[in-house]
Amino acid sequence: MAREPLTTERIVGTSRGLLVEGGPEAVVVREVARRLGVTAPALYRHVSGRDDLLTLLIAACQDEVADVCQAAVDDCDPQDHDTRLRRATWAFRTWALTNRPEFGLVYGTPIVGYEAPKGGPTVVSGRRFGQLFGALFVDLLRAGRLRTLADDDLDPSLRADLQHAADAMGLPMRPGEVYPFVMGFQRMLGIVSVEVSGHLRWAFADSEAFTRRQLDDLAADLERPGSTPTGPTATT
Amino acid sequence: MAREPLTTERIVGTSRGLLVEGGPEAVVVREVARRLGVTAPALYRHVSGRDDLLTLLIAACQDEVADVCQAAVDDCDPQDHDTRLRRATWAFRTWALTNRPEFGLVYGTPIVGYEAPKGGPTVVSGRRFGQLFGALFVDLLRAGRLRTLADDDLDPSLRADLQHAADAMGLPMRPGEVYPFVMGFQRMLGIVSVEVSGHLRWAFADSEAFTRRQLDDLAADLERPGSTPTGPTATT
DNA sequence: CAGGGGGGGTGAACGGTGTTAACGGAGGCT
DNA sequence: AGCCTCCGTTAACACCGTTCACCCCCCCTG
Repeated sequence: MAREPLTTERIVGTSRGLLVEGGPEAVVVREVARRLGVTAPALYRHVSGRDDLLTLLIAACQDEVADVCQAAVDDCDPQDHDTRLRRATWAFRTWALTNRPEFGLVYGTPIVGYEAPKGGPTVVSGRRFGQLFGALFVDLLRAGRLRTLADDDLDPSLRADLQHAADAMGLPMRPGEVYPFVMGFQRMLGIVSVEVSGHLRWAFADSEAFTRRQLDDLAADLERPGSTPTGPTATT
Repeated sequence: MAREPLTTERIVGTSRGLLVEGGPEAVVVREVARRLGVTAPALYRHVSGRDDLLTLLIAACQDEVADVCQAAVDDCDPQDHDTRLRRATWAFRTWALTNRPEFGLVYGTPIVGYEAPKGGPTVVSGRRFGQLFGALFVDLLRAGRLRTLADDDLDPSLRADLQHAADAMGLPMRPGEVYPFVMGFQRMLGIVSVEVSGHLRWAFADSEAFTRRQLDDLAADLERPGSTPTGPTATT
Protein backbone atom coordinates (compact mmCIF):
# COMPACT_ATOMS: atom_id res chain seq x y z
CA MET A 1 0.00 0.00 0.00
CA ALA A 2 2.25 2.75 -1.23
CA ARG A 3 1.19 5.85 0.69
CA GLU A 4 1.39 9.00 -1.33
CA PRO A 5 4.48 11.02 -0.51
CA LEU A 6 4.64 13.39 2.40
CA THR A 7 4.60 16.73 0.65
CA THR A 8 4.60 20.11 2.33
CA GLU A 9 1.17 20.73 0.81
CA ARG A 10 -0.30 17.71 2.52
CA ILE A 11 1.25 18.71 5.81
CA VAL A 12 -0.10 22.23 5.61
CA GLY A 13 -3.46 20.90 4.51
CA THR A 14 -3.96 18.61 7.45
CA SER A 15 -2.59 21.29 9.77
CA ARG A 16 -5.29 23.57 8.53
CA GLY A 17 -7.86 20.88 9.19
CA LEU A 18 -6.69 20.71 12.77
CA LEU A 19 -6.74 24.50 13.02
CA VAL A 20 -10.32 24.63 11.86
CA GLU A 21 -11.43 21.90 14.20
CA GLY A 22 -9.75 23.10 17.33
CA GLY A 23 -7.94 26.38 16.93
CA PRO A 24 -4.21 27.06 16.93
CA GLU A 25 -3.66 25.00 20.06
CA ALA A 26 -4.93 21.98 18.21
CA VAL A 27 -2.38 22.07 15.45
CA VAL A 28 -0.09 19.65 17.11
CA VAL A 29 2.82 17.97 15.44
CA ARG A 30 2.02 14.48 16.63
CA GLU A 31 -1.59 14.68 15.51
CA VAL A 32 -0.64 15.98 12.09
CA ALA A 33 1.68 13.03 11.75
CA ARG A 34 -0.98 10.63 12.96
CA ARG A 35 -3.45 11.85 10.37
CA LEU A 36 -0.86 11.43 7.68
CA GLY A 37 -0.27 7.88 8.83
CA VAL A 38 3.23 8.56 9.98
CA THR A 39 5.12 9.21 13.19
CA ALA A 40 5.99 12.66 14.45
CA PRO A 41 9.72 12.71 13.81
CA ALA A 42 9.05 12.01 10.14
CA LEU A 43 7.57 15.49 9.82
CA TYR A 44 10.82 16.97 10.98
CA ARG A 45 12.30 15.91 7.66
CA HIS A 46 10.00 18.35 5.89
CA VAL A 47 9.30 21.02 8.45
CA SER A 48 11.67 22.30 11.05
CA GLY A 49 9.21 22.29 13.91
CA ARG A 50 5.90 23.59 15.11
CA ASP A 51 6.77 27.22 14.45
CA ASP A 52 7.67 26.43 10.89
CA LEU A 53 4.35 24.64 10.54
CA LEU A 54 2.55 27.76 11.70
CA THR A 55 4.56 29.96 9.40
CA LEU A 56 3.59 27.88 6.40
CA LEU A 57 -0.01 27.78 7.53
CA ILE A 58 -0.23 31.52 8.00
CA ALA A 59 1.31 32.15 4.62
CA ALA A 60 -1.10 29.73 2.94
CA CYS A 61 -4.09 31.45 4.50
CA GLN A 62 -2.81 34.89 3.60
CA ASP A 63 -2.38 33.74 0.04
CA GLU A 64 -5.88 32.37 -0.04
CA VAL A 65 -7.51 35.53 1.24
CA ALA A 66 -5.51 37.57 -1.22
CA ASP A 67 -6.74 35.32 -4.02
CA VAL A 68 -10.32 35.67 -2.89
CA CYS A 69 -10.14 39.45 -2.74
CA GLN A 70 -8.35 39.63 -6.06
CA ALA A 71 -11.05 37.49 -7.64
CA ALA A 72 -13.75 39.75 -6.26
CA VAL A 73 -12.02 42.76 -7.74
CA ASP A 74 -11.37 41.15 -11.09
CA ASP A 75 -15.05 40.36 -11.29
CA CYS A 76 -15.88 44.07 -11.55
CA ASP A 77 -16.01 46.75 -14.17
CA PRO A 78 -12.37 47.92 -14.24
CA GLN A 79 -13.55 51.51 -14.29
CA ASP A 80 -15.96 51.37 -11.40
CA HIS A 81 -13.44 51.94 -8.65
CA ASP A 82 -16.01 52.56 -5.95
CA THR A 83 -17.55 49.17 -6.47
CA ARG A 84 -14.19 47.49 -6.75
CA LEU A 85 -13.22 48.77 -3.33
CA ARG A 86 -16.53 47.74 -1.79
CA ARG A 87 -16.36 44.28 -3.29
CA ALA A 88 -12.82 43.78 -2.07
CA THR A 89 -13.63 44.72 1.51
CA TRP A 90 -16.75 42.62 1.51
CA ALA A 91 -14.86 39.65 0.11
CA PHE A 92 -12.36 40.08 2.89
CA ARG A 93 -15.09 40.15 5.51
CA THR A 94 -16.82 37.13 4.05
CA TRP A 95 -13.65 35.11 3.91
CA ALA A 96 -12.87 36.07 7.48
CA LEU A 97 -16.26 35.02 8.71
CA THR A 98 -16.28 31.70 6.93
CA ASN A 99 -12.71 31.01 7.96
CA ARG A 100 -12.62 32.31 11.50
CA PRO A 101 -9.78 30.20 12.79
CA GLU A 102 -7.62 31.07 9.81
CA PHE A 103 -8.44 34.74 10.17
CA GLY A 104 -7.58 34.59 13.84
CA LEU A 105 -4.27 33.04 13.03
CA VAL A 106 -3.36 35.67 10.46
CA TYR A 107 -4.91 38.86 11.80
CA GLY A 108 -5.75 38.05 15.38
CA THR A 109 -3.72 38.37 18.51
CA PRO A 110 -0.23 37.35 17.57
CA ILE A 111 0.83 34.03 18.99
CA VAL A 112 3.29 34.74 21.73
CA GLY A 113 6.73 33.41 21.24
CA TYR A 114 6.05 33.13 17.58
CA GLU A 115 8.07 35.49 15.47
CA ALA A 116 7.48 35.63 11.73
CA PRO A 117 10.81 34.87 10.08
CA LYS A 118 12.11 38.03 8.45
CA GLY A 119 11.72 37.82 4.72
CA GLY A 120 9.90 34.53 5.16
CA PRO A 121 6.79 33.38 3.33
CA THR A 122 4.42 35.21 5.64
CA VAL A 123 5.86 38.60 4.85
CA VAL A 124 5.82 38.05 1.11
CA SER A 125 2.20 36.95 1.03
CA GLY A 126 1.39 39.74 3.44
CA ARG A 127 2.92 42.23 1.08
CA ARG A 128 0.90 40.80 -1.77
CA PHE A 129 -2.29 41.39 0.17
CA GLY A 130 -1.33 44.92 1.02
CA GLN A 131 -0.44 45.72 -2.54
CA LEU A 132 -3.77 44.50 -3.77
CA PHE A 133 -5.49 47.17 -1.72
CA GLY A 134 -2.73 49.60 -2.48
CA ALA A 135 -3.46 49.27 -6.18
CA LEU A 136 -7.14 49.83 -5.52
CA PHE A 137 -6.32 53.10 -3.82
CA VAL A 138 -3.97 54.22 -6.52
CA ASP A 139 -6.74 53.68 -9.06
CA LEU A 140 -9.19 55.55 -6.87
CA LEU A 141 -6.72 58.38 -6.56
CA ARG A 142 -5.94 58.60 -10.26
CA ALA A 143 -9.65 58.63 -11.03
CA GLY A 144 -10.06 61.55 -8.66
CA ARG A 145 -12.42 59.55 -6.48
CA LEU A 146 -10.30 59.53 -3.32
CA ARG A 147 -10.88 62.08 -0.59
CA THR A 148 -7.35 63.07 0.37
CA LEU A 149 -5.78 65.27 3.00
CA ALA A 150 -3.42 68.17 2.77
CA ASP A 151 0.01 67.11 3.96
CA ASP A 152 -0.02 70.06 6.33
CA ASP A 153 -3.01 68.60 8.07
CA LEU A 154 -0.87 65.76 9.36
CA ASP A 155 1.19 65.65 12.49
CA PRO A 156 4.86 65.78 11.38
CA SER A 157 5.83 62.39 12.81
CA LEU A 158 2.74 60.86 11.26
CA ARG A 159 3.56 62.53 7.97
CA ALA A 160 7.03 61.09 7.99
CA ASP A 161 5.79 57.59 8.79
CA LEU A 162 3.24 57.75 6.00
CA GLN A 163 5.82 58.87 3.49
CA HIS A 164 8.07 56.07 4.57
CA ALA A 165 5.25 53.54 4.29
CA ALA A 166 4.36 54.73 0.79
CA ASP A 167 7.95 54.41 -0.32
CA ALA A 168 8.31 50.97 1.20
CA MET A 169 5.27 49.75 -0.71
CA GLY A 170 6.19 51.55 -3.90
CA LEU A 171 2.99 53.60 -3.84
CA PRO A 172 3.39 56.83 -5.79
CA MET A 173 1.54 58.90 -3.22
CA ARG A 174 2.23 61.76 -0.88
CA PRO A 175 1.39 61.43 2.84
CA GLY A 176 -1.99 63.10 2.60
CA GLU A 177 -2.91 60.56 -0.02
CA VAL A 178 -1.55 57.54 1.81
CA TYR A 179 -3.40 58.48 4.94
CA PRO A 180 -6.81 57.37 3.70
CA PHE A 181 -5.27 54.13 2.53
CA VAL A 182 -3.81 53.28 5.89
CA MET A 183 -6.90 54.50 7.69
CA GLY A 184 -9.11 52.41 5.48
CA PHE A 185 -6.97 49.37 6.01
CA GLN A 186 -7.02 49.94 9.73
CA ARG A 187 -10.75 50.39 9.97
CA MET A 188 -11.48 47.43 7.74
CA LEU A 189 -9.26 45.25 9.87
CA GLY A 190 -10.91 46.57 13.01
CA ILE A 191 -14.43 46.07 11.78
CA VAL A 192 -13.77 42.55 10.65
CA SER A 193 -11.69 41.63 13.69
CA VAL A 194 -14.38 42.74 16.06
CA GLU A 195 -17.07 40.92 14.17
CA VAL A 196 -15.08 37.72 13.93
CA SER A 197 -13.91 37.74 17.52
CA GLY A 198 -17.48 38.13 18.65
CA HIS A 199 -16.76 40.86 21.17
CA LEU A 200 -20.02 42.47 20.10
CA ARG A 201 -22.03 39.34 20.64
CA TRP A 202 -23.77 41.03 23.54
CA ALA A 203 -25.30 43.49 21.10
CA PHE A 204 -26.19 41.47 18.06
CA ALA A 205 -27.99 38.31 17.26
CA ASP A 206 -27.01 38.91 13.66
CA SER A 207 -23.98 41.05 13.07
CA GLU A 208 -24.12 41.06 9.31
CA ALA A 209 -26.36 44.09 8.84
CA PHE A 210 -24.25 46.11 11.24
CA THR A 211 -20.98 45.13 9.63
CA ARG A 212 -22.27 45.84 6.15
CA ARG A 213 -23.27 49.29 7.22
CA GLN A 214 -19.92 49.86 8.86
CA LEU A 215 -18.03 48.83 5.75
CA ASP A 216 -20.29 50.92 3.52
CA ASP A 217 -19.81 53.94 5.75
CA LEU A 218 -16.10 53.38 5.62
CA ALA A 219 -16.06 53.29 1.85
CA ALA A 220 -18.23 56.40 1.74
CA ASP A 221 -15.81 58.17 4.07
CA LEU A 222 -12.94 57.33 1.78
CA GLU A 223 -14.54 58.36 -1.46
CA ARG A 224 -15.01 61.85 -2.67
CA PRO A 225 -18.74 62.47 -2.74
CA GLY A 226 -20.48 62.96 -6.06
CA SER A 227 -20.56 61.33 -9.50
CA THR A 228 -21.31 57.77 -8.35
CA PRO A 229 -24.22 57.78 -5.96
CA THR A 230 -23.82 54.45 -4.19
CA GLY A 231 -26.75 52.87 -2.48
CA PRO A 232 -26.29 49.85 -0.26
CA THR A 233 -24.16 47.34 -2.09
CA ALA A 234 -25.69 43.97 -2.66
CA THR A 235 -22.82 41.55 -3.11
CA THR A 236 -23.56 38.03 -2.02
CA MET B 1 9.42 30.21 57.90
CA ALA B 2 5.69 30.51 57.72
CA ARG B 3 4.84 31.25 54.10
CA GLU B 4 1.97 33.61 53.71
CA PRO B 5 -1.24 31.84 52.84
CA LEU B 6 -2.13 30.85 49.32
CA THR B 7 -4.89 33.31 48.53
CA THR B 8 -6.68 33.59 45.23
CA GLU B 9 -5.23 37.07 44.88
CA ARG B 10 -1.69 35.77 45.04
CA ILE B 11 -2.49 33.07 42.53
CA VAL B 12 -4.04 35.50 40.07
CA GLY B 13 -1.17 37.90 40.62
CA THR B 14 1.56 35.45 39.74
CA SER B 15 -0.54 34.14 36.86
CA ARG B 16 -0.62 37.64 35.50
CA GLY B 17 3.13 37.86 35.86
CA LEU B 18 3.47 34.77 33.74
CA LEU B 19 1.00 36.16 31.22
CA VAL B 20 3.01 39.33 30.87
CA GLU B 21 6.28 37.49 30.48
CA GLY B 22 5.19 34.89 27.99
CA GLY B 23 1.60 35.26 26.86
CA PRO B 24 -1.35 33.04 27.62
CA GLU B 25 0.57 29.89 26.77
CA ALA B 26 2.96 30.69 29.57
CA VAL B 27 0.39 30.77 32.31
CA VAL B 28 1.00 27.22 33.32
CA VAL B 29 -0.31 25.67 36.47
CA ARG B 30 2.94 24.05 37.48
CA GLU B 31 4.92 27.24 37.05
CA VAL B 32 2.43 29.28 39.04
CA ALA B 33 2.77 26.77 41.82
CA ARG B 34 6.55 26.82 41.60
CA ARG B 35 6.64 30.59 41.95
CA LEU B 36 4.43 30.40 44.97
CA GLY B 37 6.77 27.87 46.52
CA VAL B 38 4.28 25.09 46.35
CA THR B 39 3.50 22.06 44.21
CA ALA B 40 0.92 22.03 41.46
CA PRO B 41 -1.78 19.96 43.11
CA ALA B 42 -1.89 22.45 45.96
CA LEU B 43 -3.38 25.01 43.60
CA TYR B 44 -6.26 22.71 42.89
CA ARG B 45 -7.45 23.39 46.43
CA HIS B 46 -8.06 27.02 45.48
CA VAL B 47 -8.72 26.96 41.77
CA SER B 48 -10.47 24.27 39.84
CA GLY B 49 -8.01 24.09 36.98
CA ARG B 50 -6.34 26.07 34.27
CA ASP B 51 -9.57 27.38 32.78
CA ASP B 52 -10.65 28.69 36.14
CA LEU B 53 -7.29 30.41 36.43
CA LEU B 54 -7.86 32.12 33.10
CA THR B 55 -11.39 33.12 34.05
CA LEU B 56 -10.16 34.81 37.20
CA LEU B 57 -7.33 36.45 35.31
CA ILE B 58 -9.59 37.81 32.60
CA ALA B 59 -12.03 39.15 35.13
CA ALA B 60 -9.24 40.83 37.09
CA CYS B 61 -7.93 42.55 33.98
CA GLN B 62 -11.38 43.64 32.91
CA ASP B 63 -11.92 45.11 36.33
CA GLU B 64 -8.64 46.93 36.17
CA VAL B 65 -9.30 48.51 32.80
CA ALA B 66 -12.75 49.54 33.93
CA ASP B 67 -11.20 51.19 37.00
CA VAL B 68 -8.67 53.00 34.87
CA CYS B 69 -11.29 54.35 32.49
CA GLN B 70 -13.58 55.28 35.33
CA ALA B 71 -10.77 57.19 37.00
CA ALA B 72 -10.04 59.05 33.80
CA VAL B 73 -13.67 60.05 33.53
CA ASP B 74 -14.00 61.05 37.17
CA ASP B 75 -11.01 63.29 36.69
CA CYS B 76 -13.02 65.54 34.33
CA ASP B 77 -15.48 68.35 34.55
CA PRO B 78 -18.78 66.44 34.96
CA GLN B 79 -20.41 68.75 32.45
CA ASP B 80 -17.82 68.50 29.70
CA HIS B 81 -19.12 65.34 28.11
CA ASP B 82 -17.00 65.63 24.99
CA THR B 83 -13.81 65.59 26.99
CA ARG B 84 -15.06 62.82 29.24
CA LEU B 85 -15.60 60.59 26.24
CA ARG B 86 -12.21 61.40 24.79
CA ARG B 87 -10.45 60.79 28.06
CA ALA B 88 -12.17 57.48 28.54
CA THR B 89 -11.22 56.19 25.11
CA TRP B 90 -7.68 57.41 25.49
CA ALA B 91 -7.38 55.80 28.90
CA PHE B 92 -8.57 52.57 27.35
CA ARG B 93 -6.01 52.81 24.58
CA THR B 94 -3.21 53.62 26.97
CA TRP B 95 -4.06 50.76 29.29
CA ALA B 96 -4.22 48.43 26.32
CA LEU B 97 -0.83 49.50 25.05
CA THR B 98 0.91 49.25 28.40
CA ASN B 99 -0.78 45.94 29.12
CA ARG B 100 -0.71 44.23 25.77
CA PRO B 101 -0.85 40.65 26.98
CA GLU B 102 -3.76 41.42 29.27
CA PHE B 103 -5.57 43.25 26.50
CA GLY B 104 -5.00 40.33 24.19
CA LEU B 105 -6.45 37.98 26.74
CA VAL B 106 -9.58 40.05 27.26
CA TYR B 107 -10.28 41.56 23.84
CA GLY B 108 -8.14 39.56 21.49
CA THR B 109 -8.81 36.36 19.63
CA PRO B 110 -10.76 34.19 22.02
CA ILE B 111 -8.82 31.26 23.38
CA VAL B 112 -10.14 28.16 21.74
CA GLY B 113 -11.71 25.64 23.98
CA TYR B 114 -12.13 28.27 26.61
CA GLU B 115 -15.72 29.20 27.31
CA ALA B 116 -16.49 31.98 29.74
CA PRO B 117 -18.74 30.50 32.43
CA LYS B 118 -22.22 31.94 32.04
CA GLY B 119 -22.91 34.46 34.74
CA GLY B 120 -19.33 34.07 35.91
CA PRO B 121 -16.96 36.82 36.98
CA THR B 122 -15.91 37.69 33.44
CA VAL B 123 -19.41 38.60 32.35
CA VAL B 124 -20.12 40.75 35.38
CA SER B 125 -16.92 42.75 35.02
CA GLY B 126 -17.55 42.91 31.29
CA ARG B 127 -20.94 44.38 31.91
CA ARG B 128 -19.44 46.94 34.26
CA PHE B 129 -17.10 48.09 31.53
CA GLY B 130 -19.88 48.35 28.99
CA GLN B 131 -22.07 50.30 31.36
CA LEU B 132 -19.32 52.79 32.02
CA PHE B 133 -19.34 53.75 28.36
CA GLY B 134 -23.08 53.39 28.23
CA ALA B 135 -23.43 56.03 30.91
CA LEU B 136 -21.11 58.32 28.99
CA PHE B 137 -23.36 58.05 25.97
CA VAL B 138 -26.51 58.63 27.95
CA ASP B 139 -24.99 61.83 29.32
CA LEU B 140 -23.94 62.88 25.84
CA LEU B 141 -27.43 62.20 24.59
CA ARG B 142 -29.17 64.07 27.39
CA ALA B 143 -26.89 67.04 26.83
CA GLY B 144 -27.90 67.04 23.18
CA ARG B 145 -24.32 66.42 22.12
CA LEU B 146 -24.81 63.05 20.46
CA ARG B 147 -25.31 62.79 16.74
CA THR B 148 -28.13 60.28 16.46
CA LEU B 149 -29.90 58.50 13.63
CA ALA B 150 -33.52 58.27 12.71
CA ASP B 151 -34.81 54.82 13.50
CA ASP B 152 -36.07 54.60 9.93
CA ASP B 153 -32.54 54.91 8.70
CA LEU B 154 -31.73 51.48 10.13
CA ASP B 155 -32.15 48.12 8.52
CA PRO B 156 -35.07 46.41 10.31
CA SER B 157 -33.05 43.50 11.67
CA LEU B 158 -30.36 45.88 12.82
CA ARG B 159 -32.99 48.06 14.45
CA ALA B 160 -34.40 45.13 16.36
CA ASP B 161 -30.98 44.04 17.56
CA LEU B 162 -30.15 47.52 18.75
CA GLN B 163 -33.40 47.81 20.65
CA HIS B 164 -32.74 44.50 22.26
CA ALA B 165 -29.19 45.50 23.19
CA ALA B 166 -30.38 48.74 24.75
CA ASP B 167 -32.97 46.92 26.80
CA ALA B 168 -30.48 44.31 27.94
CA MET B 169 -28.13 47.03 29.18
CA GLY B 170 -30.89 49.13 30.63
CA LEU B 171 -30.05 52.06 28.42
CA PRO B 172 -33.06 54.36 27.95
CA MET B 173 -32.45 54.85 24.25
CA ARG B 174 -34.14 54.11 20.99
CA PRO B 175 -32.27 52.23 18.23
CA GLY B 176 -31.15 55.33 16.39
CA GLU B 177 -29.56 56.52 19.59
CA VAL B 178 -27.96 53.22 20.53
CA TYR B 179 -26.42 52.91 17.11
CA PRO B 180 -23.71 55.50 17.70
CA PHE B 181 -22.92 53.85 21.01
CA VAL B 182 -22.38 50.44 19.50
CA MET B 183 -20.57 51.88 16.54
CA GLY B 184 -18.30 53.88 18.80
CA PHE B 185 -17.57 50.87 20.92
CA GLN B 186 -16.85 48.84 17.83
CA ARG B 187 -14.53 51.36 16.29
CA MET B 188 -12.70 52.00 19.53
CA LEU B 189 -12.13 48.31 19.98
CA GLY B 190 -10.98 48.01 16.40
CA ILE B 191 -8.60 50.93 16.55
CA VAL B 192 -7.01 49.73 19.74
CA SER B 193 -6.93 46.08 18.71
CA VAL B 194 -5.15 46.88 15.51
CA GLU B 195 -2.63 49.10 17.22
CA VAL B 196 -1.93 46.60 19.96
CA SER B 197 -1.69 43.62 17.69
CA GLY B 198 0.81 45.47 15.56
CA HIS B 199 -0.76 44.55 12.26
CA LEU B 200 0.08 48.04 11.07
CA ARG B 201 3.70 47.76 12.04
CA TRP B 202 4.64 47.81 8.37
CA ALA B 203 3.32 51.37 8.16
CA PHE B 204 4.39 53.00 11.39
CA ALA B 205 7.49 53.39 13.41
CA ASP B 206 5.37 55.21 15.95
CA SER B 207 1.69 54.45 15.91
CA GLU B 208 0.66 56.88 18.61
CA ALA B 209 0.03 59.91 16.43
CA PHE B 210 -2.05 57.85 14.04
CA THR B 211 -4.10 56.25 16.78
CA ARG B 212 -4.72 59.55 18.50
CA ARG B 213 -6.03 60.98 15.29
CA GLN B 214 -8.23 57.96 14.72
CA LEU B 215 -9.74 58.20 18.17
CA ASP B 216 -10.25 61.95 17.85
CA ASP B 217 -11.94 61.50 14.50
CA LEU B 218 -14.13 58.85 16.02
CA ALA B 219 -15.20 61.14 18.84
CA ALA B 220 -15.84 63.93 16.37
CA ASP B 221 -17.99 61.60 14.28
CA LEU B 222 -20.05 60.75 17.32
CA GLU B 223 -20.57 64.26 18.56
CA ARG B 224 -22.97 66.78 17.17
CA PRO B 225 -20.85 69.55 15.73
CA GLY B 226 -20.98 72.97 17.31
CA SER B 227 -20.79 74.52 20.78
CA THR B 228 -17.61 72.84 21.93
CA PRO B 229 -14.90 73.34 19.32
CA THR B 230 -12.46 70.58 20.15
CA GLY B 231 -8.90 70.85 19.00
CA PRO B 232 -6.53 67.92 19.34
CA THR B 233 -6.84 66.61 22.90
CA ALA B 234 -3.71 66.58 24.94
CA THR B 235 -4.25 63.92 27.58
CA THR B 236 -1.15 62.24 28.78
C1' DC C 1 -8.25 17.37 77.85
C1' DA C 2 -8.75 13.46 74.21
C1' DG C 3 -10.09 12.75 69.89
C1' DG C 4 -11.86 13.32 65.42
C1' DG C 5 -12.47 15.88 61.09
C1' DG C 6 -11.15 18.56 57.55
C1' DG C 7 -8.41 22.19 55.23
C1' DG C 8 -4.37 22.29 52.76
C1' DG C 9 -0.22 20.55 51.68
C1' DT C 10 2.81 16.24 49.59
C1' DG C 11 4.81 12.70 46.07
C1' DA C 12 3.61 9.53 42.44
C1' DA C 13 1.34 8.56 38.43
C1' DC C 14 -1.25 8.81 33.70
C1' DG C 15 -1.53 10.39 29.24
C1' DG C 16 -0.52 14.10 26.47
C1' DT C 17 3.01 17.48 24.20
C1' DG C 18 7.63 19.27 21.26
C1' DT C 19 11.94 17.75 20.07
C1' DT C 20 16.28 15.07 19.54
C1' DA C 21 19.13 10.99 18.87
C1' DA C 22 20.34 6.59 17.05
C1' DC C 23 19.06 3.43 13.82
C1' DG C 24 17.71 1.23 9.26
C1' DG C 25 15.90 0.44 4.70
C1' DA C 26 15.18 1.63 -0.28
C1' DG C 27 16.69 3.82 -4.38
C1' DG C 28 20.03 6.16 -7.39
C1' DC C 29 24.96 7.39 -8.71
C1' DT C 30 29.79 6.12 -9.43
C1' DA D 1 29.22 -3.77 -5.98
C1' DG D 2 29.58 -0.05 -2.93
C1' DC D 3 28.08 4.01 -1.09
C1' DC D 4 25.37 7.90 -0.06
C1' DT D 5 21.36 10.38 0.69
C1' DC D 6 16.49 10.58 1.58
C1' DC D 7 13.04 9.33 4.55
C1' DG D 8 11.04 6.76 7.60
C1' DT D 9 11.32 4.18 12.32
C1' DT D 10 11.70 3.44 17.73
C1' DA D 11 13.31 5.24 22.09
C1' DA D 12 14.07 8.78 25.01
C1' DC D 13 13.96 13.46 27.56
C1' DA D 14 11.67 17.14 29.65
C1' DC D 15 7.66 19.42 30.07
C1' DC D 16 2.45 20.00 30.53
C1' DG D 17 -2.73 19.40 33.10
C1' DT D 18 -4.91 16.64 36.20
C1' DT D 19 -6.01 13.01 39.62
C1' DC D 20 -5.05 9.95 43.35
C1' DA D 21 -3.69 8.41 47.84
C1' DC D 22 -1.53 9.97 51.60
C1' DC D 23 -0.59 12.84 55.78
C1' DC D 24 0.02 16.55 58.94
C1' DC D 25 -1.66 19.96 61.86
C1' DC D 26 -5.18 22.95 63.67
C1' DC D 27 -9.74 23.59 65.46
C1' DC D 28 -14.01 22.09 67.23
C1' DT D 29 -16.52 19.04 69.97
C1' DG D 30 -17.61 15.94 73.66
